[in-house]
Amino acid sequence: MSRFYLTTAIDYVNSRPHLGTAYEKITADVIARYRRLRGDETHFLMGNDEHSQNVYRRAVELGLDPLAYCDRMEQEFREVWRKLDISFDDFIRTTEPRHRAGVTALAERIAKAGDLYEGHYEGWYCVSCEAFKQEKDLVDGNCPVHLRPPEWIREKNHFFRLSKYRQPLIDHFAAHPEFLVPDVRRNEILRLLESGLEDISVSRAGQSWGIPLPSDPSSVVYVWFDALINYASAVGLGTDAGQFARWWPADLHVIGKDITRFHAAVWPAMLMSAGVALPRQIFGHGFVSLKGQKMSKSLGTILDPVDAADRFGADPLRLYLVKEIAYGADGDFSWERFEERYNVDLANNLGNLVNRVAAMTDRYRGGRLRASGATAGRLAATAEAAVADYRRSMDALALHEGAAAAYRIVDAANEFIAETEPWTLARDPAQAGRLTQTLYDVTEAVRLAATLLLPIMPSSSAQMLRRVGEPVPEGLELHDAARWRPAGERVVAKADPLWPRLEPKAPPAAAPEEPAAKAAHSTRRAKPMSEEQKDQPAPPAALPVTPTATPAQAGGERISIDEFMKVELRVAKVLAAEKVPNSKKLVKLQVDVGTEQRTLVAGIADAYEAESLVGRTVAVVFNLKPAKLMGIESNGMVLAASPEGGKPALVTFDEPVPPPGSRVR
RNA sequence: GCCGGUGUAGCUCAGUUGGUUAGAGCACGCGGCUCAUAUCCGCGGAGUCCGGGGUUCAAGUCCCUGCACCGGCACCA
Repeated sequence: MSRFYLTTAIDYVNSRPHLGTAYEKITADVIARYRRLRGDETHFLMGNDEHSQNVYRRAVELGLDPLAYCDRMEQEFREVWRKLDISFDDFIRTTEPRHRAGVTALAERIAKAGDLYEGHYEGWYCVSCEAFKQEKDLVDGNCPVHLRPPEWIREKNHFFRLSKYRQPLIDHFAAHPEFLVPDVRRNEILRLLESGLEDISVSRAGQSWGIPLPSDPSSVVYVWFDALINYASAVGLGTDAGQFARWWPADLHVIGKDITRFHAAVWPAMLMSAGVALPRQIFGHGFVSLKGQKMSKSLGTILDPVDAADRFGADPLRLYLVKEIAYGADGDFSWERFEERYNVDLANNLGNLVNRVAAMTDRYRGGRLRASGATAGRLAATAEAAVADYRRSMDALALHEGAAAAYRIVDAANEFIAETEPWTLARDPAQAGRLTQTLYDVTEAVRLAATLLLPIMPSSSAQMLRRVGEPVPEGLELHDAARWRPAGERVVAKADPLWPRLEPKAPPAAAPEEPAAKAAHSTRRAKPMSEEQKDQPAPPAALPVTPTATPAQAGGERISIDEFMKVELRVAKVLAAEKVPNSKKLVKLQVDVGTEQRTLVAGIADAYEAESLVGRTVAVVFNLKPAKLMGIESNGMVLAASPEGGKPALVTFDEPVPPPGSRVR
């Protein structure tokens, strides 16, 4: 059995994890779960990076012992990871003894190789930045970033001979093209290597918060040098040779693109110096922005992933992040887009598929299927091809393509239902066998799709599998599970929709501050009332995008009277009406709304003859954005009741009929 | 200033090692179905792949160049 050891970057504990941090963990978790599904013995490491001066200062500010502060943050982080269903096998903190032992061991080896030397550094040092500043960078003698005076520091420093490893690194990159992916990152580092490497300082003098440098306990190991070593110390470097031999080298470091040079240049050089094997691969993922804006604490453009998980469950968020963002590239999150994908991918396609096959199986076969394996038509072939694509993509870390491959099965199953028309088969007793097989084939497609989606949506995929009567067995393995099974017996469970459609809650209230620049997207449905609508008029700096105020729960949320009053309903008199040519149910109306005449288009032709409408008094939405229907611009909307499956019925008024222009409310 | 990114359908984006009529989802229009969460299926319209050079039998894809937009040089994924 092959082993797979993967890690994510360890996180600073200055603040709670946000969507960007969660993105990294979620995608790494998908990889980890995929490897387990493949049958690899997998070790997935995460952790917290605690030896930072910022952490120390933050703790002091709060009047806490730094370690106590870190303890508290650890609980917060773990809670977030739990909610997001992150299945790490180990969680390391850099304040743990095992890490200290690892750092000590590695530093000693590097020192022994002659790659640590003592030097001095002096200059302006900004404590907040934890970095030295050039004289020219100062503004009025202050740190340009923190607007506070830096300190002049002359300190003894220990340097690592990074420059010595320039050529070995170049050679390594040449010999192992897969060492750093995607290619953009690799090219970046190659350019860096070509331009030369300078030795780097690896210690800080006069600080207590950190791990003492073995050769000079008056200094502590610089936080970056310290942090990188977690990957090795977590699996026993310096504490457990057996375990270390078992897991090292790591197969994959998943990191953010901003820290590639530390991982792809500094870290391998450190390992080379110490004579330790290099990790096999480093993946530098992109960043997730929020509505096109970089997430920033100071701008308040932070999205709390727990929020999204609390509202819809972790799985929809996971699917969105994995499927909608090309892994390696930057991506964007917005609530509109999230809700769109939720409705399309989950409610309409996958969820509805599970639901319809369950309903049909229940109705036609009492929930039981016994299939002999006669046919599956193209469905089986499509599914198996998708499985192959999925594996190829997932192996190559193209997670978004893996998700897309799984969805090809979902699409094929919906098409298959349309082609085979089980409801037609059900009317002909001679087709009984075919019907059973057809339904079975669909459940089989669901089983395969859900199996492939297990790494991405662990809990809902397991639920889908239960519904099609194939609960996840212990130690499920892909090579066996992802094979099409032409025959079998299963009990299918009818149940509530897994993902109820998110219906809009507010009317499309003609947001007047929107200069209609976004084109005439007139949807029949109203847009959900989401955060950014509330945001828009406010000054950009002060608005937390974190949607805490009005959680958009699925279901009937009530609106305020103010919200309702945004909709201007008016009495209108129909002056002229004609059926729109080539349309089935559209009528073009000329109406008097009191202040003016309007042209609007209504979908009521199957209930009303155009001529019969002339002279009638109707209710219209006056302040609706214009929309084009069949080439005609409609400036408003006629109110009508739309009974289930029936024809629309116009809203009418009691006598005496009010004059056009009267407000309705 | 330094570094980097992006520019492909109305919108959001895919486009593997350059290789047939450039794709998806959403939106829009038309049609079909009724098992299903008003869901699903089919068809359709619409792109100077930012501009200009170049390499090549062949370029959205490689090279040069111009333009536009954006980001980082705080913390951070």
